[in-house]
Amino acid sequence: MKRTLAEAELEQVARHFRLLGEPMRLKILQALCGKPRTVNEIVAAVGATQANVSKHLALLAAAEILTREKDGQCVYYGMKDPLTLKLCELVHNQLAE
Amino acid sequence: MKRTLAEAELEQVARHFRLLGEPMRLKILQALCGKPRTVNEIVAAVGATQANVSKHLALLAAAEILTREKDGQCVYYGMKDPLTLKLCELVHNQLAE
DNA sequence: TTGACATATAACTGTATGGTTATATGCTCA
DNA sequence: TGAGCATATAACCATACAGTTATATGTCAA
Repeated sequence: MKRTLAEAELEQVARHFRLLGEPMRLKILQALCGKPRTVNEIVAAVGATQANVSKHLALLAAAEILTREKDGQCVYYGMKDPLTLKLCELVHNQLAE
Repeated sequence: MKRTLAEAELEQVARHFRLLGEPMRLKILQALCGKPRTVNEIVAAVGATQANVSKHLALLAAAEILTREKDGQCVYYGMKDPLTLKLCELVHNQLAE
């Protein structure tokens, strides 16, 4: 880090990391690696409750980690930023050592 | 991510992120950017309880994010891996956009 | 030894949040 | 308009854990 971050910035960075600190959310992100998917598709992919997935998606979208696009009665969620995936890769590679 | 991670791997990655998802721990990491420091120095730097800091340090060291080296009655903690700082920078830069 | 200091740990509390079930909202089509 | 599907939300419970206070452990110096 180039300079010392203020409390508010630390809080923000921490919140971002905390969002990535949940296996189910990582699973959801994994499911969205390739292309955007509907909630139902994601539910099927990760094997969790619809309500549970929906809550996680809302959090991830609110943090702008995911995009949210409505199409008819379906809602498509997709990766907003490749950085997130990069972060996961980095951590995983390090842990693999 | 190149391939789908197994449950256990997701759990591991998530645990790592979760450790970074706490402002106080980020503050501690910041204090250790430059060089290793003793617990007391860190306590002074972050302005928290000694007991609290000690607990966080133990967690970070157990996860091999920090090194721990005893010298007399002092214990020096230091950044083990530059990757962690890189992660924080990346997230912070993205949020700054 | 004893006293002073540095660090760790135990026990406890409060709070945040992940997961669940049930229900609400909203769209599409017959 | 009403049935059926997709998604979101509310209410609740249980657990994890950050922070606190108090105490234990361990090391040095006189």
